[in-house]
Amino acid sequence: MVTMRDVAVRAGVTKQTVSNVVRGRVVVSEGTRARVEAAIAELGYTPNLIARSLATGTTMTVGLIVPTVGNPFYSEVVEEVEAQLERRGYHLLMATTRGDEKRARRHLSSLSSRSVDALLVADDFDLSEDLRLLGECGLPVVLCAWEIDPPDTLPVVTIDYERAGYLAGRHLRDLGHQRLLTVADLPAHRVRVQGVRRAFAEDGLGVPDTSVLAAPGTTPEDGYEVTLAALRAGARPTAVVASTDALALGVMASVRRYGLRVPEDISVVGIDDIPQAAHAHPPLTTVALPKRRMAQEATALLLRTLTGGGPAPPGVTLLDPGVQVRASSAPVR
Amino acid sequence: MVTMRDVAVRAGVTKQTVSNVVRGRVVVSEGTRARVEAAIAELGYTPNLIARSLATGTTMTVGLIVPTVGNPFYSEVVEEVEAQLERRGYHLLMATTRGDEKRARRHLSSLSSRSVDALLVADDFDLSEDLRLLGECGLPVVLCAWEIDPPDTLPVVTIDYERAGYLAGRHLRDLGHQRLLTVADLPAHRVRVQGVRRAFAEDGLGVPDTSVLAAPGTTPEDGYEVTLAALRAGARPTAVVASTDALALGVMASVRRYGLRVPEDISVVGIDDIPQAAHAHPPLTTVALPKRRMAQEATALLLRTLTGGGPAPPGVTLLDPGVQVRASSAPVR
DNA sequence: GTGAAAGCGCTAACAT
DNA sequence: ATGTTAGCGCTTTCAC
Repeated sequence: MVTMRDVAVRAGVTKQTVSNVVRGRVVVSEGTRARVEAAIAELGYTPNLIARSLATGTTMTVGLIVPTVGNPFYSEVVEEVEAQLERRGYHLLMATTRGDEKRARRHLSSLSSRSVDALLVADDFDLSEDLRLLGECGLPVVLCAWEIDPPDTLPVVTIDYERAGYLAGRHLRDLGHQRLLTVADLPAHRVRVQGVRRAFAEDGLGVPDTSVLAAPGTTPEDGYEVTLAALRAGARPTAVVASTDALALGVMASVRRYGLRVPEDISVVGIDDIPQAAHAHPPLTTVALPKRRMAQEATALLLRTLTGGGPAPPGVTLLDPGVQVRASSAPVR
Repeated sequence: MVTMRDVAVRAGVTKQTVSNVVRGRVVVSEGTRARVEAAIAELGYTPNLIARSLATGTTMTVGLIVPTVGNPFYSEVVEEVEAQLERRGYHLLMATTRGDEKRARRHLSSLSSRSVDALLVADDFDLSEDLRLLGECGLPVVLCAWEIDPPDTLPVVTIDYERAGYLAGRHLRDLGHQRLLTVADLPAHRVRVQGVRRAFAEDGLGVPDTSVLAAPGTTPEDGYEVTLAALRAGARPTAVVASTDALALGVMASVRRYGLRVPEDISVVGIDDIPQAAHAHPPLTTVALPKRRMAQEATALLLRTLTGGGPAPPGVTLLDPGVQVRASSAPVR
């Protein structure tokens, strides 16, 4: 392995001068710079990032914790975070929790051992035990995609999920729907359902608990099974809100399977706006969650801290979702 | 920051003893071990991974280069790689190329500067210039998802994409189809098209160049636009092979849009078997690419090298795709 | 079983 | 503008 020493010897200077040339932060005379650069090229020297990290105390790496990447919501978040980090020359160390709090904690503590300069957590699990640890090691942390009550000691950039539910409900109310079915991954998406209820409550309408179906997960199959069972059991909604687009896709399939049409017989609305929502049949009306913007702002916050902007203030930044009207919803008949 | 020194002082031993306790690789007497562990707990000590890396020359981190994660194929690959790495206690440093060779090269050289122990490259770009660099720095590298001619100096775990195309063609031939349209992201998926042609050629049938449509990209829209234009221009295929499922989804939409039915009028076959293929309407017949297995084997190869198994031998491991018959393909009428 | 010494490759502060 | 000195926090080798 060729080190800075080798280059220095070859160029007839000291390590320090080589360092100065490499980093370009200090003025070096034209002649020496040329000699050093020649030596670097001839020897094929590349600086050892680990050694630099140990000396500077900075790794130029940001840790990202997500539940999974096999889900369009999070894969877009990851993509956006990576893009933002790359622009500033940072690397991305990624870890997935797969819904397992133990794994999440393991990653938290392992990443906080100086191997990353900052941490972005895009998964809402109970952090209360870990907050002390995080606070102590002084690692900048930003939370995002936080749906349940986030800790108020950390900066959080997330989406107004309650409002997403509200907008879904509002849209259907505007179309005149009264008999609603809600399919949700509970308890994770509890606040989305709350939002839906608020929209209906505004018009004096209730959504009985029996009309809120808990899906076992968040795949199209889950939406399909749960909805088909409800329809077969005699449910007669004019509209369905699903707490995610993936569920909504399954809901649409089950409606069709049951022999009804979307949206003529039953309107279906999702939440998220994943790429495939636009290509569904019919194209899915949904409440778009601004995930890329969320990822962008969260990363910006983190980066600002790292580039001397001082610690990010704790507190929640709530981004607004917006209805994306497509063909799966129509006025009630 | 609490260091090993602090713990040593507190426990009345030397750094070395603390190190021995932490790593558990050397026998330490019961008494001292207890004292050291107590000191660690009281002080809240966590070892500095960077310092350890500098001393050992190993980072317990593997670099992964992929084109993107916003594509089900690669997001599954990433997921699988991450899962395998985590099982062995390795971290994942991920970088995306977004189809840009320059960016790919930048990542290659940046990651090879001792910040990762090994590199997994899941994107087929021209590596010829970089091979020397990679060889010199002695970083174990494994290639996967390599569709165009891989360098023969490195180990490669990939899928037989030509055979995938062949199987798609074979399936349609078995159903009696003769007038075929092929929609492909060219030149990237050239070998898939070759495979399709081979299947038809086996039966003495040719696929004219005019029946091979180059999609500008790989999204459903791309498939939609290209196919609709062809249909409107008078193309009358009884079957379409798309080089990816995403394209196939668009193809199906365009067929429907044109007023024809899938599969009654036109059969549609994709390649990949992404999760949504099964939920398409109709469910998409496709050639399943064993991406998880690919990711698993590539990671296993890398890890074996890292855990003292000696360097992985160069050469290509080709995994077999398999037809997944669903409702989008039917016998020709 | 434990300690002392040396060094991983680099950067930062100061001296020249 | 360049050289000197002193670490960063850990592991490794070799004494004891």
